[in-house]
Amino acid sequence: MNRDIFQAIADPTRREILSLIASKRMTPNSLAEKFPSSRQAISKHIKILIECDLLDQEKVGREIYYEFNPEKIKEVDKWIEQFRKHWSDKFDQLDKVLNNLNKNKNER
Amino acid sequence: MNRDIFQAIADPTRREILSLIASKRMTPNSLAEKFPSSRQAISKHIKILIECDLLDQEKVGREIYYEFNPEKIKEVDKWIEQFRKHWSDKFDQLDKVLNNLNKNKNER
DNA sequence: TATAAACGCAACCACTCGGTTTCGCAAGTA
DNA sequence: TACTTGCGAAACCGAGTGGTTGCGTTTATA
Repeated sequence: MNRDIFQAIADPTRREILSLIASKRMTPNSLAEKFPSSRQAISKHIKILIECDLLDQEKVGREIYYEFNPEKIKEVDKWIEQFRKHWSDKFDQLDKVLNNLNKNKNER
Repeated sequence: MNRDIFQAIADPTRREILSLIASKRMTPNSLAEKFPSSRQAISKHIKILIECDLLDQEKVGREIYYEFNPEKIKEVDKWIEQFRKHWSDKFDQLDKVLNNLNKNKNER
């Protein structure tokens, strides 16, 4: 299934799972220990993250290690890009205000 | 209500609304014209965006202009920050590979 | 070989979500 | 004043979400 990555990171549990796995690859059981809900519930979250390529998996014996795939999360960063302009705009405005303040100070 | 900003941008219509308003402040009616759904549906989306401070409103007569608030979207950028490390890691690895390729070429 | 562990999958359920229709209210306008 | 316009709020509805329990399969272990 082709999932929406924004919908995938909408859930706070899934965001935490991503953070945990990004710092160190983990199995579903070791992940589930960190959360109040059941292993199956965590597995469902993992499945969603897999479905939009935010995670890769590697089977080792009867365990499955999930690891973070940094490529896909870039899409979010890319979307944010269009708004960065507004941040710098605000900075520019602040710059002007500060410059004027200094100007006035010097003129006084 | 204190909404989750990630849940707010999970919906593709809301993301489009944000993009539109970021480029130019708009009224609910002018926004709704851009979408297949009704004005009330759009108003619901706007309400959610307002509830997590992604939009500000200004009433002018009987019209309400919504405008983009750049501050709040930074929270998403902040969350992404923890993963940027992985992108540069990948670049470092690529660098090593390329360096080795060049080394081998030179030694040949 | 019998048992335990690690896991995915399916069925079920209460709740949320995104949409519509209907309504009421305030602000312009004839 | 009567009518239209722009809007939010409420009620309702089908679809989706996040959780649980139960089950089957594969792999390790006694």
